[in-house]
Amino acid sequence: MDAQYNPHEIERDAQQFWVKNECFKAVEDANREKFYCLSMFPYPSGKLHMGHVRNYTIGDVVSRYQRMQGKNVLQPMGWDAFGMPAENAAIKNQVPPAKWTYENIDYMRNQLQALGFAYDWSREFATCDADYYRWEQWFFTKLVEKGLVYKKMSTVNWDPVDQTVLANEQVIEGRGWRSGALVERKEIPLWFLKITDYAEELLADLDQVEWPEQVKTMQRNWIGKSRGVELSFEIKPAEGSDIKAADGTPAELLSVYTTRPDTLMGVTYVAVAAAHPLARAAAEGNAELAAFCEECARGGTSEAELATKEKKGMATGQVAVHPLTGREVPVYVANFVLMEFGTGAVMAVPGHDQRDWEFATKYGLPIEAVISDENGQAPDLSEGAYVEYGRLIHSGEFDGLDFEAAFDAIAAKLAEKGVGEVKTNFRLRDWGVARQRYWGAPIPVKYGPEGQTVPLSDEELPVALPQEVTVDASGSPLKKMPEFSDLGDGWVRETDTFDTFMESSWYYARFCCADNPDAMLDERANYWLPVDLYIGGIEHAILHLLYARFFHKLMRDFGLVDSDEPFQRLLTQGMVIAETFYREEANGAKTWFNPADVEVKRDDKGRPVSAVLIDDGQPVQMGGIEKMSKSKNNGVDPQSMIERFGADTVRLFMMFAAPPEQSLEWSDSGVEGANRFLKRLWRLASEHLAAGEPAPLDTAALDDAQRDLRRKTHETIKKASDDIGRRTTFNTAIAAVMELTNTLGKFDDTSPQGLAVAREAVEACVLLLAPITPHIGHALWAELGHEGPAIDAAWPRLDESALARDSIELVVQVNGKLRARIQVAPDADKQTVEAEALGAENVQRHLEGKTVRKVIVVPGKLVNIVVG
RNA sequence: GCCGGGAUGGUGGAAUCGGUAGACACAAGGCACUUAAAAUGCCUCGACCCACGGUCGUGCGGGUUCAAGUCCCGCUCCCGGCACCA
Repeated sequence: MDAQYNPHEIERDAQQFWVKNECFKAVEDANREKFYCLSMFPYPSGKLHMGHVRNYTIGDVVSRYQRMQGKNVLQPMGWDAFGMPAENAAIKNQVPPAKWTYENIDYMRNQLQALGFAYDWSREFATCDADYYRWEQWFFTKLVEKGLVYKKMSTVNWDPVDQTVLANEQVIEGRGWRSGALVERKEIPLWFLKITDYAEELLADLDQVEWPEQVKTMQRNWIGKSRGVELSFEIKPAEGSDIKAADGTPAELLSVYTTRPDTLMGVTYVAVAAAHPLARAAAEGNAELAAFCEECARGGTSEAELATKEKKGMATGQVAVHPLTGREVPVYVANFVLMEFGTGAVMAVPGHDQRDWEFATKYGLPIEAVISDENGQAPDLSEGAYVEYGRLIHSGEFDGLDFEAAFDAIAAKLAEKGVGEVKTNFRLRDWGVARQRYWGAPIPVKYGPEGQTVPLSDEELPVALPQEVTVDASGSPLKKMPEFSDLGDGWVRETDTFDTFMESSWYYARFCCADNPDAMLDERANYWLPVDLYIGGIEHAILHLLYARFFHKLMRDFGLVDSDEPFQRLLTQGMVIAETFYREEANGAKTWFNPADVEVKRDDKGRPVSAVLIDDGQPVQMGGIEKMSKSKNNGVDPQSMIERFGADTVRLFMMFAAPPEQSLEWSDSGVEGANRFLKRLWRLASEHLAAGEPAPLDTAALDDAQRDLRRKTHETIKKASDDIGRRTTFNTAIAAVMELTNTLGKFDDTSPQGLAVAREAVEACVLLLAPITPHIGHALWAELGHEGPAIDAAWPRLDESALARDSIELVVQVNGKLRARIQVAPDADKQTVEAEALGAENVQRHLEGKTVRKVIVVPGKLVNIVVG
């Protein structure tokens, strides 16, 4: 064999072999156990980045491992191809989004193939293919028929200069990213899917999936089921005010929801959204209030922006009548109350809610204690609200009740008076799926001359997106294309497109039967689904995964799939992060520079202190370590690494540098170390083969050194199997194999039995690494004289008898501090171990003049002698 | 702001169920080989001290335990998500 490790030749040959023999074509076979391994498909942004390489290497390692376990493995790949970057590229480069997208796909497909991933490419599709999204359009029309879709007014970010709707990402500090204009909130009618109809099931079924607990917790909190009371306050205009309710006499009812009805007697004001009918009515005769309401409508719509901005309010002049006490409290408009959430109004208890406390302090409103502290006293409210549960005080007939009792008593009282009821609420809101953008799947609806809204019939589908368009900053070209939207006779087509989360909510199912031109899904979906292991970034923990779960349940209820959940196991990989660099322009905009174009200066401890742009030698700012992203331009292109070291080195480094769930900071060093290891493995195999032909292994004839190597081999098989198969900690599996190669490197016994145990060790190294570095595995397996390819080899079998030892080492502690190590027989009893431990030389020294109080023996591990 | 995570040598990380802190690598330093360099191999590598031994040490402050990186309480800083980025 070649003495040199030549990755490019090896990788080309292995890949050609796999393609020629269609090794990764997945065929349904009811007699074999299936394994569907799926990595989140990429957005075709241009080039692969390291996050992709990490994601897809993990998926490939698991797929190849499961195949070696004898499973029928499906690992598909496709493209999440709709989205804003294609439109942005179109504006910048005058290229139609379709052309840009398909060219990116071609480039990135080549990169994936160069990495040797075991995909069944026959199932590939892009979500911008009409053959794909036509079924999404068809399904949407079915949902309309079933009443799971509706249209309602909703708030969007409006750029008043570009006259277009902005995504949250395009709102930078309250301004449009292109125009710099102050963004306004605008109400427009949009399509929604009733995900809230499934809230209860989406919550409950989290119990049946094997997902990381943190992801389930995030989803539970996002769904946000709560038990509370919805109650109403009667609203009266203030003394002397002109404002009257519609019928002239008292007032309207203001509905609020609270999870803390026990604090009801502490209400000192109520607050409504600026868009609330009450606020609008009050603003009519009040210019100052009208101006304030207008101010509230400025800025972006994102929750983070709303929650962090300064809390402001203004009295409306109206008063609300407390439903139990009849007390009159002022009605405020507040900028942190939104019409979208709940009833658009809140009751405020500044004594027991921190946000209410801050607002009350700012506007001089009363703060009253109605819950006692742990000592049964009125809590001190001078520094902040008391938010714990406790017994009620200053609450009349409810005094002394605890939370549970007070909840029930107050809810009952409100119900009796007909002004409130117990209600279960969800934080989850319905899914707005309409986007005022071009590069997405057209929403299959038409509008009639009399204002009819009609989903398209099966014959009218699909609605293909026109591909030859000119895109500019003023919004979707579809809205200016009568040939698309005008259907004649006064009928027009919807020009909004779907949220791209729609496409990514069911692609995993379409991979099962991507070639079916007659149906969305067929029976093959039930063979492969659910996905056995789904792998992707932790940043998708809520939205994508929740929408996909919802979509799966919708498809189930239409009889398209028979499972309840799409993804049985989930592995959330950490992000690949890298340093960011930027320069601030005169207008405040930031230009981001790629790490490859920047030279970092470090102090003598190796910590970065400053950076300059290589092109002009001038300094750039360091923006901190962040997720690799296009917007921060800190992605590292894996291509140069593949060209320099080969795919196996890149794959090995990615899996070795950190466990998959942790974030991984990219650094060029370390890749060389991975390459060095593969060269060493190659040399080890080559030297072993040159040393001669081994005898058949005779385990009864081995000497101590041979038995030691054989034990190490099987310890490694045990650890690597557990690490890859159960724990998915590929880094520790690799470390274990490195230990074995280190041991093997020191073993130079060329006797027939020596070569036999060495052969077993070399083959274990090759096969244990084969899922991670499949190309070198393919080459070495053939060199080792095997007829069949490595891809069809079975995973190494553990021989438990090889693990046996004559003696084991125990640690001896005195008062918890390590003082000695002793060798004992593996089956030594407690008395023998204790005696041995107490007799150890260094232990004796630490026992002098002390009394032994207790001896703790942890079998197989340690002895702790407690003295005093 | 709210929800979820994280922090261990110069660096990435290991320690899986409360039981030996620092596996395996990277970087650095030293040595061998070489005319030389690269490559390769070998050695050292948490800090400190009275160094075949000992003290301290897993972001900070407390606690539980024979025993805490690991469990509990309170903080700090960093990262992800927050519904139109994907």
